[in-house]
Amino acid sequence: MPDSLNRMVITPELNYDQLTIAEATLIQQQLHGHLNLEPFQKDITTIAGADISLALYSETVYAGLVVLSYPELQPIAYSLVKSSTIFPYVPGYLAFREIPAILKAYEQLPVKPDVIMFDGNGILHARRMGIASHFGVLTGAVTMGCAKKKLAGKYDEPGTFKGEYAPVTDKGEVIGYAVRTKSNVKPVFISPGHQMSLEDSLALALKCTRMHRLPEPTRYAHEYVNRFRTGALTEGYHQTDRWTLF
DNA sequence: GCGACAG
DNA sequence: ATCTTGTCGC
Repeated sequence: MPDSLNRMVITPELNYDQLTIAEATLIQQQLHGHLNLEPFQKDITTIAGADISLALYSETVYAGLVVLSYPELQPIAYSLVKSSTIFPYVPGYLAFREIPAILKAYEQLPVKPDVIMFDGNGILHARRMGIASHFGVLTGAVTMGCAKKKLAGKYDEPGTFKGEYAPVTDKGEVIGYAVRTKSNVKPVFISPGHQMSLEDSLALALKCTRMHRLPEPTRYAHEYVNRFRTGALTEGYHQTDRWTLF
């Protein structure tokens, strides 16, 4: 691998815009060598949701993380950053389009969350390096993915009741789960990103699910970045009225 | 060659 | 992802 690309693997390089898909693939393969899917053992006090929002046909991206108390799942703080990207959306390479902006929002957090849930996949990916895994290896954070649609693998439809799930397999290995987070509603796809096991991601996703299809972390993240884009929220780091109680 | 294809 | 109104079902 060229030295320039190797630097990009180990350094939070904020500009993936000039990469070719072939180079991006090399970076994913390199990052994969640093993946850790060992069980997560420490206690969880906070969990954040990460997401971005964009206007159609615009290179401007509104990224953000919303930190929730755990297990209460109440928003206690959030970080919003306006950035830009020209890297196109290519299935399998979402990380290169969204991570630079999310990384800025993450660095803006004075206290990092125990876990980060992404709107996208962890190892439920052709090269086991979805956006959650990519961000995890890059920063060392504990991450997991929650996607609304299947990206890779095969699975049998899980039961129709909330809490039921089915493994998603690819090339003989389980890479995630199709989870029914709400009865009679399409399942979401859960997978570990980094520093946690498949079982950890499944258990956490269910513990973060209330009455909606999307687990609270990603649901709030999606809502906040959207309100940011439409002007209802401002850029920067903020704490909610529940911060002190927490 | 054909089908699949996170956001 | 985003653009959009009504409408069907639990």
